[in-house]
Amino acid sequence: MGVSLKDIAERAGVSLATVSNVVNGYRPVGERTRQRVQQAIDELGYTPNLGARHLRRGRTGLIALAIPELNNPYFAELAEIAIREAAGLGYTLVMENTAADREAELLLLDGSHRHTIDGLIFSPVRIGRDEVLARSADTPLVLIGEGVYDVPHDHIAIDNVAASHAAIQHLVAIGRRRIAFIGAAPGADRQSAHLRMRGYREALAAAGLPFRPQLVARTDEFGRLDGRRAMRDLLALGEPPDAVFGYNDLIGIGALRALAEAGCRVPEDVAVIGIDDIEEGRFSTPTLTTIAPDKEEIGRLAVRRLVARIEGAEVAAPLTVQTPFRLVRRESTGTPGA
Amino acid sequence: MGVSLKDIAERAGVSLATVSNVVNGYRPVGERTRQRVQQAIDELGYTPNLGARHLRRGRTGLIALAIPELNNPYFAELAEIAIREAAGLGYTLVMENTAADREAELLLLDGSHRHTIDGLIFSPVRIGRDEVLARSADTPLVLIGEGVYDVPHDHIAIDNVAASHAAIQHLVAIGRRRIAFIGAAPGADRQSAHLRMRGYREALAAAGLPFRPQLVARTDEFGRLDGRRAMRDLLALGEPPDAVFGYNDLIGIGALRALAEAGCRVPEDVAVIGIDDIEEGRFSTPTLTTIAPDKEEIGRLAVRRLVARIEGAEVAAPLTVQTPFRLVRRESTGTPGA
DNA sequence: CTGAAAGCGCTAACAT
DNA sequence: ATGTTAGCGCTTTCAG
Repeated sequence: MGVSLKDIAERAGVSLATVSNVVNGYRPVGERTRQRVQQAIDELGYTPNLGARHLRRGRTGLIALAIPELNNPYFAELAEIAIREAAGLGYTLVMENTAADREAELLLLDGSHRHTIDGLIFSPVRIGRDEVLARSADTPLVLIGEGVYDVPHDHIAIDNVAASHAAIQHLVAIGRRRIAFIGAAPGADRQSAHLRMRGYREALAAAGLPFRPQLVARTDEFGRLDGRRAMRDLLALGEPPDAVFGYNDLIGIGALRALAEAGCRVPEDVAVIGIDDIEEGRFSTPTLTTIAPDKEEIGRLAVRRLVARIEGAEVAAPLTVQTPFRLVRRESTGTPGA
Repeated sequence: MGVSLKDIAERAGVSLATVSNVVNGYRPVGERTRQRVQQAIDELGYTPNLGARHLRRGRTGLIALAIPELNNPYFAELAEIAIREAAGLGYTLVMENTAADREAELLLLDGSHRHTIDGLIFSPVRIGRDEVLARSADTPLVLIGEGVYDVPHDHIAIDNVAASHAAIQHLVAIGRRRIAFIGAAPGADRQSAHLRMRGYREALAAAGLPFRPQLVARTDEFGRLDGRRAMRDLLALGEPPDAVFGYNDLIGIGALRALAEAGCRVPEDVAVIGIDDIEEGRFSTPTLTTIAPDKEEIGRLAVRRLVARIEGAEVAAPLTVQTPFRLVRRESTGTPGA
């Protein structure tokens, strides 16, 4: 194995504790001693064995980010931010893909990783409040995204109802009347889909537009493929929609593709809007109007709060933070500018 | 802290070693004893502390996947595969984003993570053969992607020259004569860019077409934005190209966007091809023809070889594996089918 | 300011 | 088939 504290201690003629203190700076060390130790460290090329340190401290230095789809650029972008923030705080972030699988989510929640990770940032989609409350693990948990509220954990998300409300409002503002929603979820699945659905209905009502069940498309997954398939079905309707609100940008992209294949003009025939503001939507043809959550804020805040909990800030009560979002107008709804 | 081996041993009235053997199965354990131990484990809800195990074994159970762009869907897709494979082999995979930064790559190579990870899968873009040879770390290293050859490490990549050759050949086959290349890299950077450039030149020569320097566009990065910018420049040429080969799909997507903005028809005016086969290219308008590497093969093989090294298969000589690729025809070069 | 020693939880000799 | 024990490398009392 590599160079250990002991090697340094021998070389510098001091005790283990002193070397440890030079490395960690917990206690003051005499200047002369420190120099001797530092020299030994440099000469031998010592780096601390984090595993041993963590064993001793009872922590691993690892935090996990559990997301339902690694393939969704939204999460990839979020992960990149979180990894950077974690690294800055001295933690390594590992990604866990739940693949939106209920069993996987339960396993994660119940601390199958008890000794592996110090804390968990979790974007649940298949489990609800009760499961979170019933959780036995005692590692800190920060929830992100949507779907689970009123639990004793920090929670960071946009206001889904308000976000989809804003999306529909925009479609109404540009004169659309038959507005479809792609990405409804069956039963108790995907709370966020229900919330976005609620915003959809509320905004329709607020605009005095009727709610038409045939304009709501369920999907099993939430990718490009699902968006395309659903859009095709909607186009087959006797009276197709004149606008589509996608549960997320990937669904919006899929819808754009179906529209292109069907020879429909966007936004003239059908306007399209999504949520997430993934980079892809800035380069699609047409570019995709979207509701942009503040990913930077979500990713950083989630990591910071988690680390605060891990390091013992038990004092503050769990916080629910609603991060801001904004409408980004692009070609798919007839952008005014570029 | 949680339940430890010792707790189980006491509860079951056996020794530590016996519990360890029940858990790990290294040595046979009597049926009656095993049952008692198992019961204690179940009752107390014991899970092994991996950190301690790894400290003892001198391994951490972590492997790292170091890539230049987490944001590139190609790497996200690759990572998903690698994570799955690693999990199946009992390893946790952590992602390291070098951001194509030379310092970051050198740091990684020299084992700043010595005690943190058991091995490294590395996609270098800014360092070359000499740096790899000079590496002091002794953890196993598997190289993926391109750029560094003839080093004593396992290496998994497609044949870049052949791949870009195939791309150009396709463009020639559909009748293009003024074929541009976007994504050339300056100096010694991005070996893969040089290799793809070589394939480009070779294929031009083989087709009896002249090499025109003005049709080669350098980019600093390799994203959608760079593709768009370069394409704009190419369109401003007196005689613009009738086809474009992008260093990767993201560049291709960016080029598509620039062409759409300029009102050019694809593929009639300009055909476009990329490399990577990211899902995005199956949904863009038009869909993007591409050279598809076998990501599944690359990801799985890289993990398997690395784990084999970690677990002591020092015997076999380092292997360079060239994984297959294939041409996927889509609308951007005038697909025959759908 | 520095040192000695205990022990985090586990595995692997070495015993029996 | 099972038990005993010595550490893996580190941090942290407790003593000087």
